[in-house]
Amino acid sequence: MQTHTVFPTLNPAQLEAVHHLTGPCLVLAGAGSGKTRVIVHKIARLLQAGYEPGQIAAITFTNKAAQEMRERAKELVGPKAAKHLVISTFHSLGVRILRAEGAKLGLKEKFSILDSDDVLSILKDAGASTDNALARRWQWTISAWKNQGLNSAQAEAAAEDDDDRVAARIMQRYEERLAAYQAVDFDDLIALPHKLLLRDEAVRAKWEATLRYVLVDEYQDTNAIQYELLKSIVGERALFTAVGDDDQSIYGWRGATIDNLKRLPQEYPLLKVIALEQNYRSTGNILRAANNVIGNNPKLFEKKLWSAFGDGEPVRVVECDGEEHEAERTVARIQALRGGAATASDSAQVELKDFAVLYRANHQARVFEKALRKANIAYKVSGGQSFFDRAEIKDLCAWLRLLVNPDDDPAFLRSVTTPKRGIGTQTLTALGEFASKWKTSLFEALFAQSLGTAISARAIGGLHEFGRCVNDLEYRARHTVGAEDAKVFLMGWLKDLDYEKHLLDGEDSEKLAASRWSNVLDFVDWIAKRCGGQIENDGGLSVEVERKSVLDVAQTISVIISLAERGDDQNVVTLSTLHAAKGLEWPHVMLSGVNEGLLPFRSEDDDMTEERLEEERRLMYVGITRARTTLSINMLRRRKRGRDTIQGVPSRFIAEMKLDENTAREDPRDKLKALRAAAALRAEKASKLPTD
DNA sequence: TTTAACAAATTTTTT
DNA sequence: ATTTGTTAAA
Repeated sequence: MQTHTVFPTLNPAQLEAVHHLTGPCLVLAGAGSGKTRVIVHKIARLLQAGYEPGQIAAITFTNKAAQEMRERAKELVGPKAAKHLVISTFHSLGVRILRAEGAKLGLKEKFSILDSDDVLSILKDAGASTDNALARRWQWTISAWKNQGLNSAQAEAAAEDDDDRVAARIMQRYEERLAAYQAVDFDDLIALPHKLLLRDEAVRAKWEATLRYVLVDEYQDTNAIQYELLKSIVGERALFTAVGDDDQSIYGWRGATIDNLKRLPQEYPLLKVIALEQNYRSTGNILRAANNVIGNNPKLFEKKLWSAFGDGEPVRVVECDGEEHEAERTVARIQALRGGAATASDSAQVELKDFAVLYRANHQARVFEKALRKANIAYKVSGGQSFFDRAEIKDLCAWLRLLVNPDDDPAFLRSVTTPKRGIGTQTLTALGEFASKWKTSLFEALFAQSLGTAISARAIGGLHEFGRCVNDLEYRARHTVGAEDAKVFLMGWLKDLDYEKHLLDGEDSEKLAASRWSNVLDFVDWIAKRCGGQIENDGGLSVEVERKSVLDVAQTISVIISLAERGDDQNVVTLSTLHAAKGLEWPHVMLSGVNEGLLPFRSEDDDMTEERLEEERRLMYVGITRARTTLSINMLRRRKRGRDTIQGVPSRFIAEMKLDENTAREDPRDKLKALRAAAALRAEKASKLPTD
């Protein structure tokens, strides 16, 4: 086979992973080893081998990951094939199976899917409790059981204490209600298809034939029931590729189990195990620290990252006197690195988006936010689900932006089509051409005399009506002042738009539409609140604020949005939890609060099990391997706990990095590999490097 | 007993 | 920021 000429930019291990099509395959993809690249190339290889796009399934954990993978696939295999690939999350695959086969489980065709809030209120009802915290604990417990494949009877039998027994009884009532409502929860989306495939061999065989080849991303994050589902789908032929990294398994608390990795070689003796050990991301010093830390965990599979890049700068340990001091030093470091590169003409400019501050728990972000604001450095807090990212909020923001600035063409395009008002692509394309010919904005072009030459009279009517509507809204927004009036105005506007109906039309689930509508109402309140009356300032003081018009508020919102909309080119410092940072990378990474108690995390009355510690260690490993060129480890000599300050103890992970040992300790074979690869790298002049 | 005011604490997150 | 727990006053 001429295979090695087909994808010449892959390294040998990657090639092996891509070309092994005949049986089960496990790819141990170390951090930064080009994991997604392998998956996407393997998809291309499968197509080349005669698979239809619809027969190849790539399973991810998040919709975002699925979307990104489809994008990457599009680049390689073209939009036509990429469109038909089954790239979906475990849960959407579950929905797909249930929609097709649900009748066999007694589900009607249009069963509803309960979100976490729905489940919570059902549980409160079933348990005759109004206590949110308690209900959430039940929810948590029940979800954990379901993810282990237990039903209420089995859970009751396995219950260890009274809390468990109570939860099991509530679970039973919960199950009855779900059946009565014809509803399923998120856990059922995996559990029910699994149950069905197990029970009905004909159905199972059908899905095995439909999804002939299955690729699973982030395999280390699968839970017990997901593993079973996967096993059912692939059947005896076992044509699948699991891609994962046992060292990056950080979701044990959510039910993920690396037993799934252990079981794979046992249950599939033909399993081909391929380790991707070449890292295309970090310097030698960073990788050595990472390897040293993770070396303290027991190994499932032998795997050691190496890099063709040089040693780079040493990893720094920064000792701080407290949280504020840490934030200050972090800001200082950002400014120093940026300043330094700006004067060196030949080195690339260091940008804000090159920095990330990573921490264990969300609340740690606060101090950094404050310090960055003070220093006038733009930042974003990732992980926190942005309210403004929601489609319905973006819709409304587009309108507001248009009111503030009619020449905002993207806002124009979104508004004019939301809700649908009989102005389609044809009209808009013509309008766009007209506008660019005369170098005006779309909105301005609306009223041009000569527009009639480009667009039919009927379409112009619709456009003019839209334009009048915008002008009218702008006038009223300018003259509506104060919270109460603002709310009336906004609600009237939504009614004119018939936006609620638009949501109902656009969503096949009524529930989802309702939740979107409730977001919209929140948004209205949020805006109205800003139009006058009392608001809280930075110090937590309540002050009477100048009454502002809706347009003024819209103005400040559009500033926020235009910042947020820049999306990927958004040039800001990232603040993120370690969990949310997985899969991402930055040139300069700072790990915050690397102290005993915080990382590894340990709460007051909790004796840490070895397993827990190992997961914390993997978290540290994930943090270290996010860094490309520099890594700072921040340690607090003193830290706050409640009102008093306690002494900060350096995390054991700092010692485990063995930063004081110099490069002489390095395995000479690694050195050789690195040299060879470095030479190859230069020869190839590879400009685009794969990342995971 | 109920309410208001204040203090303290807070892991990690997706579907 | 949010939310839970505590304490004091009505």
